[in-house]
Amino acid sequence: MKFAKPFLSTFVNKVDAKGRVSVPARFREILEGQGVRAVYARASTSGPAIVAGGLDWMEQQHAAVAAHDPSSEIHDDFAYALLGDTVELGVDGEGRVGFPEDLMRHAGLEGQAAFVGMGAYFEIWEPQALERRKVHARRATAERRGQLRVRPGEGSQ
Amino acid sequence: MKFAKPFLSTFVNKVDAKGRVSVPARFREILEGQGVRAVYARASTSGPAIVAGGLDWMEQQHAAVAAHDPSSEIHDDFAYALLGDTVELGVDGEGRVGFPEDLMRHAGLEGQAAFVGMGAYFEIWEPQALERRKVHARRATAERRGQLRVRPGEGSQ
DNA sequence: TTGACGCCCATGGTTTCCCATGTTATCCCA
DNA sequence: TGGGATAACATGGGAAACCATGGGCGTCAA
Repeated sequence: MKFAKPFLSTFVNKVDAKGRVSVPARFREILEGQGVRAVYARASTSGPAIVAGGLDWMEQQHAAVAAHDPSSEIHDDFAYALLGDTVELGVDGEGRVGFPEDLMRHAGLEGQAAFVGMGAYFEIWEPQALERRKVHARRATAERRGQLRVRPGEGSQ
Repeated sequence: MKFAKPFLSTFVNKVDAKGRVSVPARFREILEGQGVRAVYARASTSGPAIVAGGLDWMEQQHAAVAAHDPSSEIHDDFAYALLGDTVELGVDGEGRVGFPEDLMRHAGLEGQAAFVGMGAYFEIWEPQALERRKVHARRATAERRGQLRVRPGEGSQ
């Protein structure tokens, strides 16, 4: 099976007066490789950010819902949270999308938006909030690296 | 096999003086892709909502009934509940439907109706009741994040 | 008649589409 | 290797299309 190219790096773009933001060209390439000129997005459940991805990601979400018995409560919970809160955003001819007002508010977006690649999907943050989150992440990662070194022979790096 | 485009997002529309509601354009597209300009609807068995879908969903419901021995009680139970209570609603030239009085009452609809996509079908709620249901769903989903992973090793969010 | 329903047109707000501009990165050739 | 030409990309703004909504006018039945 083929590995899809992962979303990488961080790009900071402007939010214009109409609420539009350019999707980084590198991300667009990946999205279009999945067959549609669209971005699927919803609020993150773990922080002030928008979680987004392409068709592949969306189908994973859909599959996670469809994997459960339709009459079970967990099916409905997943459906409301993963499908009911996800929006499909069209990408215009210049590669821009417009996020709904409630998502912008959730992420605290104003003049700028930071796109950060997370592999199979990506997130959109208010740039300073993302930087704070990253500081924490680097520290946590450094600490765990120390723990990994406890077992010699298994390269970590 | 390919995924049919799922019903996604939540749209809140007005119920006008004549009891008409616009079906979200995105939903209409999917419905028309299934060949008919009609919506099939019945009361939800798990909450104050209307469950609705297009031809594909209707055929699934039919199949669920037909899968059982016609002489069995469960067959009749399913038939009464899934087929006998389902109505076919015509969509007018502007994309609106009118729900029967008993369905409106079941869902507590008054001035507004929230359409929430559930993948293969969708539901119609009184907006505030849906929001309450979603709050619960998001919490339950966040707690079970691990189960969202379709393939191990791939981040999910 | 009265009221429910289907069909049609009007309207306003929003979104999408399309073209123009500036800036940066990349390429190519002397 | 310098430096201009070229392409790629982010950004701005106006025009057109879409969509939700409101209302009018017949038709049919109670």
